[in-house]
Amino acid sequence: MELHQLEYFVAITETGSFSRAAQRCNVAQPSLSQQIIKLEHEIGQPLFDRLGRKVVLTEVGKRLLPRANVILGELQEIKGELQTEIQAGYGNLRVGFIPTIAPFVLPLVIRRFSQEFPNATLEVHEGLTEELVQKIIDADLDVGITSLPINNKKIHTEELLVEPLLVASTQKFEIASRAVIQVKELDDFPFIALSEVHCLGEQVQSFCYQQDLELNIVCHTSQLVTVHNCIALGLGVSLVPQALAISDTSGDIIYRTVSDIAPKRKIAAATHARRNQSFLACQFIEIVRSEYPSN
Amino acid sequence: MELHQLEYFVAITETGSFSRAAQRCNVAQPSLSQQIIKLEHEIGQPLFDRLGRKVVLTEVGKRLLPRANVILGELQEIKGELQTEIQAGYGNLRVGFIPTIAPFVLPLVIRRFSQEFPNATLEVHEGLTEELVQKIIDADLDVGITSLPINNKKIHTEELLVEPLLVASTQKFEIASRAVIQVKELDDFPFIALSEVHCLGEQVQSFCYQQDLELNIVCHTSQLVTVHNCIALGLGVSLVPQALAISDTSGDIIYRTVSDIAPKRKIAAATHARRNQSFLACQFIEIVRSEYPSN
DNA sequence: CCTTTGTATAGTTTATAACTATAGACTATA
DNA sequence: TATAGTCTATAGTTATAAACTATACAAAGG
Repeated sequence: MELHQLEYFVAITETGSFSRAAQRCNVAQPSLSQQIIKLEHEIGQPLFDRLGRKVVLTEVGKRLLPRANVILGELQEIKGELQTEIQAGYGNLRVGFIPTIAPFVLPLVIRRFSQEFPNATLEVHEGLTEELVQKIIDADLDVGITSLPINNKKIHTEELLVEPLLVASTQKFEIASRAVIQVKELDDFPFIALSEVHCLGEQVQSFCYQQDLELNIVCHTSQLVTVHNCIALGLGVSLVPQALAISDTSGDIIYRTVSDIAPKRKIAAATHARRNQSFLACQFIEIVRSEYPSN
Repeated sequence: MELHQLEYFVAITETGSFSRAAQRCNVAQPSLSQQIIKLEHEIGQPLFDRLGRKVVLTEVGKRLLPRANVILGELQEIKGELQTEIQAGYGNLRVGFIPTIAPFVLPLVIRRFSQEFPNATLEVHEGLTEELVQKIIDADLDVGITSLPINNKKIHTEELLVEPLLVASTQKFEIASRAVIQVKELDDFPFIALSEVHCLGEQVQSFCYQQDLELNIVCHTSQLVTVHNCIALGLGVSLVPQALAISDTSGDIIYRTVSDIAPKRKIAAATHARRNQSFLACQFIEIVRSEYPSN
């Protein structure tokens, strides 16, 4: 049984004749006759009584007709719906953020995305870069918001923005009041370090290594919020993402840029290199780009 | 879009691979790939992300899958249902009886048919032979129960039985008490004639003509029940169908067979010569044959 | 690095659905 | 009752599309 056979069948019932049905279907009449015969053979019973002047449905034909209409109607719907649903933002999107981005960006993005795509469902994960990468490769995640670099051929990255890392300190340390801060000055103060399991921690570490800084690390912590709280208590200074600075409205901590060689991290959307990006995924990435806190 | 494309599509989702799906569908893998590509072109978007080790549905694919399953499932059902519904006696049957048969046969037949085919709907018409014939030709009626002959090439007739016509009389006329009744004796008594619009009236008339009888007709009536009532009142005698005699339980009227040359009528099922007889129609005809009142 | 697994592509063959032409059956009108 | 007109079915052919084989190319795993 094939769909064009059902189309022919319905056309005959609607036109009341093989010939007229053939015209409507843009085929020759014999083609149509043969397809109906095939259909009748497959069903095992005739569908029409050919009476010359008119054709009449048999009992089997009568019972097939509404069903054929349903099938064809559904198929017609499906084609349209698939397009419109996608454009109307139906669908599911699975996204992930790394822990040093999530707190400042995730809430803003979710809010905006839910407003713009109320028909979509959004699954949000938080995990370290390598965890997100593995999920993306396994197709368990559609988009990961993380920082560069990602050295994996299976991952496609789209850079969204460059985020400066700011010196964070309380007034207790004089670095907070200097007009200009140079890289070399950072090792003059106790430093609150983020664990290298985070790419941010790793990036700060390698930045300092490149600049020949030997930091005076007084604390290693595995959460950025702990770093923040330590700074606020005056235990030391650190390099933190600008997004954290922007979202910090307490006023206890002073954030300053490094003048000469600014530490920074590149924020990117990571997707599977070989999967097609869905409409929602593209839209989501643009929302992250525009909602990401920056001055 | 064609059904085998949807079958391939579903097979891929279930096996997780083009190759395995091809095996299941008993086609070569390239054939299947090409059909999926065609389907994707028609929909305008890819359905799968081919990741090498595994294939993953795209958002469009995810939304197509349940619909494809519905379509294929429905189609599978339809094939089965068409067969079983017919065999389970679903359907509609439009039947007709002529007025000189209907009163004695129709009730019995309807009762039996309804019992045997509770899933069927039965439309019953009553009309003169020519009316039934016309409806059958127009495919407005499936089966007509009437008497032969029917001279119409478009009508197929199946003889069911030969019904004797009996002499009906009250004791008032001595014909009722004779041991043997001969044709020639009929014109000795007043005769209640049925109108020739009925084939029965016509048949009696032509029977008498052939036997060189000149009936002493005292009454022409257009309903068989009127004939019956006239006889019961002793107004005359008549030739009536055996079915009437059997159903007459009053005992007022004596029914006798004609010994030498028995008048009779052939009861037949008339159907369209070129239409296929439905299962229900065949069953109905057999029920008429077996339920028709006879000694 | 090589083998294995998997999909896509190219080229060919087969199968099927299209076509043309015409037969055969019926309707309607002269 | 002829006869033209209107159907569907059949026969034979062509064209299309779906199948196949062989192979290229990419990725994963030992």
